[in-house]
Amino acid sequence: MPELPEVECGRRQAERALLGKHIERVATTADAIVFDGVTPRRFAAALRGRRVEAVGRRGKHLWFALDRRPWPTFHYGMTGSFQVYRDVAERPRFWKFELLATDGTRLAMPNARRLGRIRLREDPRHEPPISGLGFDTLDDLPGPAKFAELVRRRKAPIKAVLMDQSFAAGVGNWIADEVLFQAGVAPQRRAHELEPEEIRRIRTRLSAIVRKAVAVDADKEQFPKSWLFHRRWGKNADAVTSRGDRITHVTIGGRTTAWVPTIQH
DNA sequence: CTCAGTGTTCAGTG
DNA sequence: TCACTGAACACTGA
Repeated sequence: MPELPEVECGRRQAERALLGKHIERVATTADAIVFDGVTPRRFAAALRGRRVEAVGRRGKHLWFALDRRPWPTFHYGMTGSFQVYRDVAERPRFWKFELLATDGTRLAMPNARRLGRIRLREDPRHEPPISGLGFDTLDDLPGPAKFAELVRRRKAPIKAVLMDQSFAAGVGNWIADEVLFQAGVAPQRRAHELEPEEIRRIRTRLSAIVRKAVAVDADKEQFPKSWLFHRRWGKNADAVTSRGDRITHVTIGGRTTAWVPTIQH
């Protein structure tokens, strides 16, 4: 379930596991879809023997900064993650690669539904697809004036705009819905028609929700009880918020959208 | 057996 | 050309 908070936690997890260490061995599985533009063999060769100097993230993309280029980049898709362990018996199902660091730490990336991507890039930040992303929602959220200007340039439903990675990198389906719920703005409203005050609320909630989710290590159990998140799943007709308001499901921007008409206008 | 799905891309439309 | 929309992608789990 990777949106920005899960991906940022994956970044921290990878740094904790690998920072300053050398990669001794790389095991891979054959997957010409997830390994995109690179063979598993070339991927392994690029990582073997290298030292991990940092783990970077922008939006939902991750990369390892190594002591030699090219660098690997990772996107989880709908089902990816990093798993860290020491015993090879714990290698996860659907793994695409497994790194063994010199101290015995192992890191694997499983990807059951194969919508994730693994690539090699000389300079990830400045090459597609990462170069085409908008501002990072955690690290580079624009100030209120700039944010409002960016929103007013767009005519699509605000929900679709929030999920557009060339606008706000890292926002996915549930974060977009949560932001609009807490900001009191209906998801189908056109971005360029929003009031300045509504845009200001959207920006504030966007920042707060992403920060909170990262602060609790993307552990859903620890998300505040008042969040729509806990009650949005499954399209049962009698779903209500923690305050008893009816939750409605519609499709916007091609995604299932949960919203509360009595609160969002 | 059917279908939804926390993501991205690309063809088609206006 | 731009902005936007909807289908396709792959495959698990409910």
